Amino acid sequence: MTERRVRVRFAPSPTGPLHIGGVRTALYNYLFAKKHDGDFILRIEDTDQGRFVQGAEEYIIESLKWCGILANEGIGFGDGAYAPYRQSERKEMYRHYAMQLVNDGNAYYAFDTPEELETMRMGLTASGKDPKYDAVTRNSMKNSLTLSQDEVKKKVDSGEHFVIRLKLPENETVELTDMIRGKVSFNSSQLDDKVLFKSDGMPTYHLANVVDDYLMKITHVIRGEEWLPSAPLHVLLYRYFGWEDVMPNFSHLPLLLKPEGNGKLSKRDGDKLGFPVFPLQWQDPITKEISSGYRESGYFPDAVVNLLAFLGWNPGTEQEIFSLEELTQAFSFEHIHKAGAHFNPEKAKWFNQQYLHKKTIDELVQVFTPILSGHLKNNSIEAKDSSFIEAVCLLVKDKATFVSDFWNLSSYLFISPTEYDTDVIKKRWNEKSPTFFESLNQNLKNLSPFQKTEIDQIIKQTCETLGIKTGEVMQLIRVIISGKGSGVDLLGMMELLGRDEICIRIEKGMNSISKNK
RNA sequence: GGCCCGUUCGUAUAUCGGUUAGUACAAGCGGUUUUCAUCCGCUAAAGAGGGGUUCGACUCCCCUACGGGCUACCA
Repeated sequence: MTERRVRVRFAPSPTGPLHIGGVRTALYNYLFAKKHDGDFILRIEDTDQGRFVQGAEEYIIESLKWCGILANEGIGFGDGAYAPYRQSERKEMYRHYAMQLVNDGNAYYAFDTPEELETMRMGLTASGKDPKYDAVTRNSMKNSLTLSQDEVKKKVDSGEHFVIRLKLPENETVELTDMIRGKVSFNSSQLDDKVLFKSDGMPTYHLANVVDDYLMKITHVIRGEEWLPSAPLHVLLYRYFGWEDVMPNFSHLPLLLKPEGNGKLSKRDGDKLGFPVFPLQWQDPITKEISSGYRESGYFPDAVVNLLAFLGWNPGTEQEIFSLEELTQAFSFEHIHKAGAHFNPEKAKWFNQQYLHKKTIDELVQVFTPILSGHLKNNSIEAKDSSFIEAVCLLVKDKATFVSDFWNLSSYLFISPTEYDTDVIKKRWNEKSPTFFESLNQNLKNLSPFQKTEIDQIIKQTCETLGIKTGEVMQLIRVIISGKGSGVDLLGMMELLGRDEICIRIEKGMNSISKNK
């Protein structure tokens, strides 16, 4: 085979939100294309009009864009030389190719009704045979192999519904080389005469996919393992069309499995087990049911890409954190694992935390600010300036996994507390406490500059003067200022809030606590 | 049921005939911290089972078991 420019495609059908397994498939396609300076194409396989879901196509495009998995050709990314990229818009081409197969004797018309097919399958099952439409059973069905030419012509001309089925050889070994699994072989007697062209005039996946991959000069088909059983069908189609010399290389990716228990990761798992299975939040247009997404759950897109890349692939080194560019460099099929991968939600969070720790304060402020203004509006608090928000991010950063954690970790920096952790008060507040805080407040009022080291000294001095151990009092200071028994660095928090606010809070806290004592 | 693919610590995985079977997440313990988290250190944890091939097998072959996928005029 001559050297061809690498061209791969991601070809989802718009039947609902794109699930992270699909995003991973897209990612591997993308990485492979970029690694080889090739093209990555987004093709929409909307040949099943019955399963079409409003908004799904837009969702797919938006998801890929959010992840940074950008196609350089195809729906949502600008047409290339092989437009259109939506199969419904290519409808007429498929008929032509289906007819070619019929004319060459590799496919045939079939007129069986759904009821007749059902009867045939029931009969075969009852007698212990596989319910297949194959080299044996097709002889007793209504098709252009059993009917005379005249009858067939009459039926077709009169507009009777028909499908076109692939005529499989009766007993032939079909072999293909999968880039991940090596040689895989099937016997045609185990396959059945798949419908290639439906009675509604649309092709099925099998036909459309082969025709389009050929026409779009696809060199590598990288798709989920669920396609492996139908791969021999595709090989046969390439052969019958006479395209074997340009048949793409196949790779069938291991599936994403549920974190625990059996089966592949499904739509339902996410919200049941507390992690998203979709890149973006999705609302079902009919049931209105909402499924959570990584974006809305506070994940960074680069973290999602990183964690997805590691589900079934590894770089062969111990490095785990990879940017998209680094992944492109490191990616190769040799390191794709063959077995299905159980999704690990804990590790997913860990990836995000790693990215969060690496972000600059500017980046964090940018993400946090809109979240913050939502909370501030609801609580009618005056907005703080950007240097204050920067300082908050800095204080809170190492304690968070998601930027969305920031508010819970820092709300007391924006809102003066009205309640005080009763457990701590019960444990630590004693007869010396009012004197201590009065004295501390007095000392803080005169403190300048109001900074960590100075504050630290004042606290220690006050303790010493009153004969109190620092340890007894630190957590109380925290509670009186923040209301909570734990939180960000105490001295940093005091410095940030400033002398005036701190003194007000101490006074307010003392009143409130002694009143409730 | 049939066909196809797979099987290393709980999970993701390294190893591509010779290793004390490594790493990360989770777990446990300890240190750091006023506290929680972070951070650091340590511990425990695996080749499904059985046959071969070989001087030697996690690695190659076969069988069994188990897991997954497919078996639509869905993709």
